[in-house]
This record gives sequence, C-alpha cells and structure tokens, in this order.
Amino acid sequence: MNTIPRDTAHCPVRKAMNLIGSKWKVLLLENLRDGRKRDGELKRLLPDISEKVLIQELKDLVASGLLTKHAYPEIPPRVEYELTDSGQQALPIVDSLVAFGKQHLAA
Amino acid sequence: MNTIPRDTAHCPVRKAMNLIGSKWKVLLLENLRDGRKRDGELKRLLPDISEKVLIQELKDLVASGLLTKHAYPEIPPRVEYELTDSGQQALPIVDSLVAFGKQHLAA
DNA sequence: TGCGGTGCCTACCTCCAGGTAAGAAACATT
DNA sequence: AATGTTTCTTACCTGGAGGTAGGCACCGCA
Repeated sequence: MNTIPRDTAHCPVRKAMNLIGSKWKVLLLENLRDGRKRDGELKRLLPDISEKVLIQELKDLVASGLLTKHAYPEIPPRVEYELTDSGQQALPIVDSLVAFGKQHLAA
Repeated sequence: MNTIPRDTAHCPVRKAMNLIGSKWKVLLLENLRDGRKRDGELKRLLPDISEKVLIQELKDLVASGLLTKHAYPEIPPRVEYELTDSGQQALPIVDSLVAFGKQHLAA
C-alpha cells in the first residue's frame, strides 16, 4: 500500500515541482512578493536570466494561475506581473527554501 | 542595490535548489522522514527511479551532508540511509511543497 | 532620419539530467 | 553449477531546459 503516490497526476511534490521547479520561477515569485513589477524591472533584478526565458517563465506562471498579467496599451508598452492568491500560497515554499539555503551558505 | 543576491555562491534559493532541486531528491527526503531505509526499500517505494539515478542522488545527498549512509559488511550487503540534522532541516521545504501541490491537485 | 526604450517572438544550438542496458562482487540456496 | 539477492558501476543515448542572436512594432525625441 502506497500512502504517497509518485506519478505526476497525483503526487503533490511532483505537481509542485512541475509548477515552480524550474530554474527561475522561485526567484520570480520571490521578487514579486512585495508587489507587482514590470517585465523590465524583473529583468533588471535578475540580470542573468535571458529575455526569452523570462517571458517564457512568466507566461508559464500566468498559465498556471500563479501570476496575473496587466498589460497597458501605452507607447512604449507597459506590462506588470502580480502574484495571484495561488501565487501567494507558494510563498511558504520560497520562505523555507530561503531558510534552508541560508543555513547551508553559512556552513 | 540588490538585497537578493542571485549567484549560486550567495543566493539562498539557488543554494537550496542546488542541494535538493533535482527530480528525485525531495521525494527521497520525504520517504526518509520516518526513519532510515535501505537502498532496495527506497527503490521499491519509488519504482520509477532508475537504479543508477537512485544511487547517484543518494550519493549526492550524502556528500551534501543531508543523509548518512550506514553500510553493513554482510552478505548480501546491506546499506541504510538516514536523514542528518541538516536533512531534517529540509523537511519544511517538503512540507510546503506537499501543501502547495495538494492545493493545486484539488483545483 | 536615425536612435532608443519596451515587450515579445523565432530559429538555432548546447549541455546535462536522467533514462536504458549490462555487468561485477560475494555469498546462499537449490 | 547454476541461479538469486543486493549494492553499485560503467558505457551509451536522448529529450528538453535554457542559452544566444536577431528581428518586429510602436512611438518620442534629438
């Protein structure tokens, strides 16, 4: 008897990893925790992420329902991304990751 | 001014991801939370992981100081893996991932 | 008229996590 | 002998995450 399902369809860990387990998603969530930010702003905060991947990850997060995208039809265009309630529910993960990471940076 | 360093050497999130961000490590920690287990036992609990990767991940976790390996010089050989204190400190991450994952499996 | 900022897209490529397959050491059991 | 059990290793290969490079639309401004 398995109390812990392992397949993607039923395993919570797998599901969570699929949603935010990529290289940059957690850092994006972390940077958005204190309010909505523009695409360029995020790019500035995460200089090492490529333009392509940034847009792609943001799109994924929006599709997953963790972010909301606000597009303003101005010139030049302005776009802002914001955590949804679902996105906020991921913050404990960010917190525990940060805590754990700090612990191991010190050591 | 960046309050959040992003490079692997100083970013807590990155550090944490490097330690347990692979496909199976979190699931291994989860399965070891209730006590030490043998290699074959873990293999049985995680049928989809390949032998090679299982050993490799366990070796990584031991090298990272999250697991302890107990080898008994018996025939046939017996090996047990156990969470260290550092490993236990990763459990909040597992918990928050599970909580978040469950939330999104329901939806 | 050319340049800069902004958000986004496309083609292309590299690298490596992770899979498969096979086997080795060492004994116990049949 | 022959086969099984258990831990672990090696060689090989593939898919896909993520990087690079470049272009597009739109306008303001010098």
